[in-house]
Amino acid sequence: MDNTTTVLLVDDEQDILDILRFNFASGGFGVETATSAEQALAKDLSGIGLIILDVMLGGMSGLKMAMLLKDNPATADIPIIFLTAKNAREDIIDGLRIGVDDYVTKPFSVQELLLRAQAVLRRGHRQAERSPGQGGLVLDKRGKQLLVDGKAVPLTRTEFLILELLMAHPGAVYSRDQLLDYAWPDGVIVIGRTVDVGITRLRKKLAPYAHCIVTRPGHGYCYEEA
Amino acid sequence: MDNTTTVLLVDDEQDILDILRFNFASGGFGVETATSAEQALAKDLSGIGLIILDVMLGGMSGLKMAMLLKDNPATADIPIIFLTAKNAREDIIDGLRIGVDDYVTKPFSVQELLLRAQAVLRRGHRQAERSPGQGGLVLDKRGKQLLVDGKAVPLTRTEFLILELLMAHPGAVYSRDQLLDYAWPDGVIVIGRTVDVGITRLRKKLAPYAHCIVTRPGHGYCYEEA
DNA sequence: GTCCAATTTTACAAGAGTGAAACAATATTG
DNA sequence: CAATATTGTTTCACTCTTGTAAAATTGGAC
Repeated sequence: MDNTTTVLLVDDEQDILDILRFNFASGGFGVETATSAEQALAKDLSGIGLIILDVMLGGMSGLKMAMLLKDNPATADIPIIFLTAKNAREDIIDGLRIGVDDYVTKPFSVQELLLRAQAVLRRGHRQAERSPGQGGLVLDKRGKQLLVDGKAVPLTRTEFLILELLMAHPGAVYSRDQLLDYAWPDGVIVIGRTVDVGITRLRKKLAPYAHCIVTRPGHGYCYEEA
Repeated sequence: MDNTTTVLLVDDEQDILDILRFNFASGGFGVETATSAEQALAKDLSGIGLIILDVMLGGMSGLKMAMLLKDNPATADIPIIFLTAKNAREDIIDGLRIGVDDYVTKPFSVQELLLRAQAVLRRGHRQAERSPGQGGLVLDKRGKQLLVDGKAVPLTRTEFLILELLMAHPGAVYSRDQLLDYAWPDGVIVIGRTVDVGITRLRKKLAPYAHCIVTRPGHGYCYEEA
């Protein structure tokens, strides 16, 4: 991808670590590994460009580790991809909430993981380039409202949840199913088109920034900063 | 923010103190630190514009320290932000009760803490600016009453607690559950609609400022300054 | 250009959420 | 103990939100 990004692989299963090491190395990445969160945190992370992190670890959980990294300004910008069990929706949601960049469910295809990794890195570069531009959209989580160029626009519960997820990861595409999982209460069954309507209603409230919610036909929606 | 507000950081973990010192200094604050409540209280606090205070301290607790400060007229006006454990609801409630200005739960993002700090200071300035006008709504915590355009209106216990929480953070939305937690004794089980009635009764007493308690359908209630 | 699939928009009805009033139950006061 | 104040529940009218369906639009393939 670019001049040897170094990826840190954290998983407590040595087998998986070996497979990943081989594939990422073949993919042109520099590779470091750790078998626990503690071991990973003890490393010098300054040269790390991406972390692949198993959520289920002995000792400190991957979630906890991610939280620590995202709270520390020195490491907050290192993208993280979660490896989670297929049905661990809780972990995924918590992860996205604290700022994890993407996730892949086990069992996963290594090829898919590599693609995700490259996508996350591309995304990071785009963001870094336009970091100075302090955009006009701010989600006020405490007030459950949106600040559009400083003007407060109240959001309904559903609208707030959709936008919270989308804005948490600019550039990441979320499928309708993912949005349903996140923004709709458990057990509620609605048809997929319902999400579309929610998006439409949101766009109206985004006023001049409606285009920031981008439709990706066949995939879902994503938020792009102004 | 403005001509070097000095912030006093109180935490018994040197690591956290270092991180905070660095970030607040970068943010343009003057910084002083203390590793215990006793050490903090021994300082000359006259130049301090804001205190960031860990609740869990060896020796005197942060809660106790805050109580002392708020009881002393010389220091009662210094805003305080609590650092509490994620699930320490008790501490948060007690803190708000004695007049703490805001709180952030650990583990916290430093960025969020800085934003909260700036918000608290802004709030203080706004209040200071319009103090001569003596306008509108003032909650008299000592007298457990409300001053509506200077006229005293007695509040019942429940009414006082609801309003105290809402007014502590203008613009923040509190769910019915949060209000129940704060304003109703532990163990008491009441239905959610009870809160609504409490709000209705409060609005009546707010007289011409009823609209300051804003309903956010699906979320809860929040206080907006006049 | 036409066709097709996907998406957007609009309108409407059902349902959930809310405000006010009245009443019952409980606590407080004299 | 009686009188009063406070608080919790219920009810009804009303508003806001939300899911669905149908029509309009878009974008791309051929």
